[in-house]
Amino acid sequence: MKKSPMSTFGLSHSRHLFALADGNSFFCSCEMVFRPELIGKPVVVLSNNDGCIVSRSDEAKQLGIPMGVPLFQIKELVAQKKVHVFSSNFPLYADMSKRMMKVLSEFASEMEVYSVDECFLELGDIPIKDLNSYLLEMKRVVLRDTGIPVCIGVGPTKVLAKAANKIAKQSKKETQGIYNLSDPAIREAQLKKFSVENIWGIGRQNAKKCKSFKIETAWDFANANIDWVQKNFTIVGKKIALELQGISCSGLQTEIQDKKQIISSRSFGRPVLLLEELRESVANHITSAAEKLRKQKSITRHLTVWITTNPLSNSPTPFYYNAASMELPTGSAHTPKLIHFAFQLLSQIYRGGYEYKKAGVIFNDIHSKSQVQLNFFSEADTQQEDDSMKTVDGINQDYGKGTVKSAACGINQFWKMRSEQKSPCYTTRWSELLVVKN
DNA sequence: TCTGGGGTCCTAGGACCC
DNA sequence: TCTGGGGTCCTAGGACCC
Repeated sequence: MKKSPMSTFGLSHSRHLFALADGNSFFCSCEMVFRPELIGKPVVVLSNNDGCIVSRSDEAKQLGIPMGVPLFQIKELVAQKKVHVFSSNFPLYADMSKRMMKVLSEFASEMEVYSVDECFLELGDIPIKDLNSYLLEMKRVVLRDTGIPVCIGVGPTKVLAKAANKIAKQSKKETQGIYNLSDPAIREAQLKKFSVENIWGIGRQNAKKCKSFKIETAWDFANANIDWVQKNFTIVGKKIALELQGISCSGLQTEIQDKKQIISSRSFGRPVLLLEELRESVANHITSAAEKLRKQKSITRHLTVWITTNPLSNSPTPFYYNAASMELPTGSAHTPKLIHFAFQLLSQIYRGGYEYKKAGVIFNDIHSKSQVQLNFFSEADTQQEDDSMKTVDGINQDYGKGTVKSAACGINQFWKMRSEQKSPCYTTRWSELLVVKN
């Protein structure tokens, strides 16, 4: 049997110690695993529709490319500095994420997958004297087994582990990509240098508010009067302040929670004017949202459809946004039924003569199917709907997404988003596997 | 020409009930 | 008819996260 990393280092008594591990420039790193010649070069990954920069390699950061900037604004820099640009390839990133999480999970008794590129780990059972070498070993094995470089921050609370991770990442050379804020003296020194806007959970608005009260650093925030903090920053702010003091207010969430809301929306690759095209797009959004709904064995009782033209103020066309919602007569996860209602909502808000930029659907009031009281008369129908959806989901799983779908989804999909520099799905499509040449 | 998409949690305020 | 307080539930909006 394979010896797990945990048994190598042995187990000890229980105390809480959180680690936050995350992939460096995750999307870029995923691309570079399959294009190793790009390591050390400026690389960026774009958002859907090739709009904004959503991931940057260190070299791209050093060129001063900010996070979230629209590509067209830095086109010259990209050309001049030979920045390598990728469209986003989410199937690839999701698969690489799964691999990274699998490796990391073997280093901890418990894990919370927090986002596609980061997870919290419980390291309370690792002997303190071994911790540093343990973390370095984690990094080494993740890199060896997945090709993804990670940084790891450690602390007695999740907020401190997050902060430690940030410190590790900001000075990878000095820290070797790992940092520990468990020691109170080190913590005080670091938090006094840690700007309040970098605290996990303090966003732009609250950072501004802090500064208006002369709270500049994480240390200031941690030591402000706790009742005053609650009054001004709600219970959320109070928990953050306590966690900065080393008092843990939230543990690991190890179970994957069912979604309470499911959204599907996307910008169009070109302006869309016709109701027909909006209907196609809405049908596609319903299809993918309903797939997610069925995957967690839930139904929705509340449906929203919205459409918008370009909201940016420099857009040459007039602005129009509208949304319509309805409570469904019975909870449902049946794609054709949901499409039917979505079309009703869409016709309520559609106005001709606008250049639409984006459409989306939202499911709210989501419940587990097993909890739902079936309407006595519709029980037979519901069973039939269930069966037909099961067949569709099964085929799409075996033969690829979109093999079977409603005719309302359209064939041509001219409105589809741009994705001009997409890398192949190296790990999730047989046809796009890398071929090794001898 | 060109500016992402998908979530969570908290609070305030209104409606309604006793 | 008017007065009062308190509780719950729902929704919209804001703030945050990645």
